[in-house]
Amino acid sequence: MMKNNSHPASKGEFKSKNLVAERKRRIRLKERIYALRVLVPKITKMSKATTLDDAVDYIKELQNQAMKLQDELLMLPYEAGDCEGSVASTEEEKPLLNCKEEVCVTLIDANELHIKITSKETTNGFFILIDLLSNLGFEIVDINWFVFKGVTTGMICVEGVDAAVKAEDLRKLLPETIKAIRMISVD
Amino acid sequence: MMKNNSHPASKGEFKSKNLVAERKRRIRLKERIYALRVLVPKITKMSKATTLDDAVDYIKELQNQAMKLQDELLMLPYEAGDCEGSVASTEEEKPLLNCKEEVCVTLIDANELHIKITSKETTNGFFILIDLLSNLGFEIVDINWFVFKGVTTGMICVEGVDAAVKAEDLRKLLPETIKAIRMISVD
DNA sequence: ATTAACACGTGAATC
DNA sequence: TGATTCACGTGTTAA
Repeated sequence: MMKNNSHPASKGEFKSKNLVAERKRRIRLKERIYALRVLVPKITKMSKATTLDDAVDYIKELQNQAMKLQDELLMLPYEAGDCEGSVASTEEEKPLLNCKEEVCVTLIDANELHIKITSKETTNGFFILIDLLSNLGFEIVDINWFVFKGVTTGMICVEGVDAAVKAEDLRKLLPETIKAIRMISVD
Repeated sequence: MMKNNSHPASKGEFKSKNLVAERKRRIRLKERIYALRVLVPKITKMSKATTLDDAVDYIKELQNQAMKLQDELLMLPYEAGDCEGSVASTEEEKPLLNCKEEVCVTLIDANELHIKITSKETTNGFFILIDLLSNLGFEIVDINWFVFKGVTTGMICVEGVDAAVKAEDLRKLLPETIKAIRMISVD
């Protein structure tokens, strides 16, 4: 290659002022094309247009692949995809369960109890509460519990004989915490 | 915009024969740039060079993402291997959770642990496991747990310093139960 | 007025 | 050879 080097002005005079700027621009564009060529694995032809074509196809392919992989991960029992904003811990000293926790106990029937929790504390109270439920002889049927932006939300469904009296025991054991013990009438 | 339309030859004569071909080529190139602009989500400026720049960055980003997702998926076949011929390490303290429970512990990062449980037992093991996690200094971030037709399914996400060594502690405390401890690479 | 970004026509090189 | 691809200098437009 020996392309034009001496054509427009054999002695160095040029009319345009943006000549060098345009040269820079061309170089910049060319280099971006090269960068794409390096990145894209399938290059069908060493030409600008086809390089861009390949880049377009490759991006589409990558997008599809990413979608597919993400779907596969979502099929798993659970996955790490949305664990991004990972819970900045907010480590303070934890009081016992008489803090700002709000616990609502609902007596479903003679053997079943629903416990709803909302709290600004994190998880220390969880262990205490679970320990209490264990000592009271309950069995865990259903738990949904998560901490988001420092706010804990939990629902626990437990089963055990004499749930009504055990609910009152809970009220005694968590006097500052239990906001309400409700009854739900069942036949 | 009214760019050059009548400049070189006021009456339609042109010197070059590849004039129209060059026009087509320019149009083709421009359209590829537009195609990239459509595909790339982050466009910092409406200019050719910067569009190519954004495309380059986006491809790199997609490649990284795809690699990461694929790595996560490749961790899966690893799961069943560890527990089978397992280390008949003679003198271990007897398992606390020696039932038919299957526990899979996944180390998300240095501070985060995911625990997956499927079991034919009901809830007795739950209290033991929660107690262990409490004693190990973990905090509960997320729990999803339910019992359906006698089969327990649970997912627990805990947080705590030195999750890696604590995961090994869990393996020692639940030797018959822990099926696998997986690693998920994160940066 | 200065600059950056384009589109244009053209000649040369490549296939 | 034709057809493609490229690089170049220039004029024009908008910020």
